[in-house]
Amino acid sequence: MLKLSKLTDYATVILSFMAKDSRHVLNAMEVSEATGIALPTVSKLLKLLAKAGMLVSTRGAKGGYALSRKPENISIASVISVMEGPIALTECSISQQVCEQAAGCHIGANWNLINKTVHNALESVTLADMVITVPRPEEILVPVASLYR
Amino acid sequence: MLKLSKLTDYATVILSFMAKDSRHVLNAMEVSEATGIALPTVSKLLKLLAKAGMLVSTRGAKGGYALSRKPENISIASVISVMEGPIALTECSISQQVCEQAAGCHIGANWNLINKTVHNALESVTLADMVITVPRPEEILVPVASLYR
DNA sequence: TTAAATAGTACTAAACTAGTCCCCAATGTT
DNA sequence: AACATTGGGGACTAGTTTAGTACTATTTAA
Repeated sequence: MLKLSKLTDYATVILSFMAKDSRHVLNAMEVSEATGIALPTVSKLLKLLAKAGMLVSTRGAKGGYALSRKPENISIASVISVMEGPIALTECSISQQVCEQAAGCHIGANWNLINKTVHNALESVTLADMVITVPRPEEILVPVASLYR
Repeated sequence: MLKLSKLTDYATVILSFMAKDSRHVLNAMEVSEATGIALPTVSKLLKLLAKAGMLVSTRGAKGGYALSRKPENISIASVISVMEGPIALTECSISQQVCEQAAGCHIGANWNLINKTVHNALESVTLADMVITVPRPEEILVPVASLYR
């Protein structure tokens, strides 16, 4: 289904939440409670995002995390890259190796074009966009955790 | 890295190869030899693609497989859908459930837009496009199997 | 000094993927 | 009619990846 890992999904949820009040410093506990994602998992993700330079962290009591840039300057593509590595649908799009077969596999370059298109689509959406509320039919309140069985 | 499974990649290689001569009926052995993908795997994929209606099969001696439609009418999106299910980056994009959290997760609709964009990108490329040879820098002959480690 | 936080690392269970194999069904060929 | 060829449908296994948790060290406010 061409899907992102759960952790990447969580990361976007967390970052989108933090983008609502991007100046405020939040600790792992607060983020966990607000998003419904288990604390150890939130903690792990926040560390990871901080290490990647997406968040700035403050250690010690009253510490926490805040976005390192404005929400409109953080693209979904960059979030995905941080979590999953470069956006590339196929192996040969990422490696330096040139993919050729005996029969002549010339599709590599085409894959590159496809990847570029997908990348552009993801690059064009930022956290600021994610914060905007778009109404959906039938708003039923379900904790996010329940989605993951 | 937002990647497709190896089998999906193989499927595009196989279908692209078959698209070069879309009328000709090929058996699993021929496809295996031409693509460098192991026979049991090719066989499994051909069965799967036939079952999905992407290929038409002929049983018995002199049997084999051929594309069920013209290459220009088979999109990469449809190939991915057959192999991996609907193209949806996140869980909430695929389920009927509406994803809402206590703090208000309104990003679902935004994900839907992203998915649609990605889907359009993949829908716009067909097998006919994949057959077109685009030159790449440094053409080195490497069997496709070696790409996977 | 103490409590509150993050930093870093290691570990485990579960799920998924890739690949192979086997036997059955269909259809030409001799 | 017998046989060879080829797809059809499962079942199975090893390996890898993912998700989630736990534990210890480090930093800093009060």
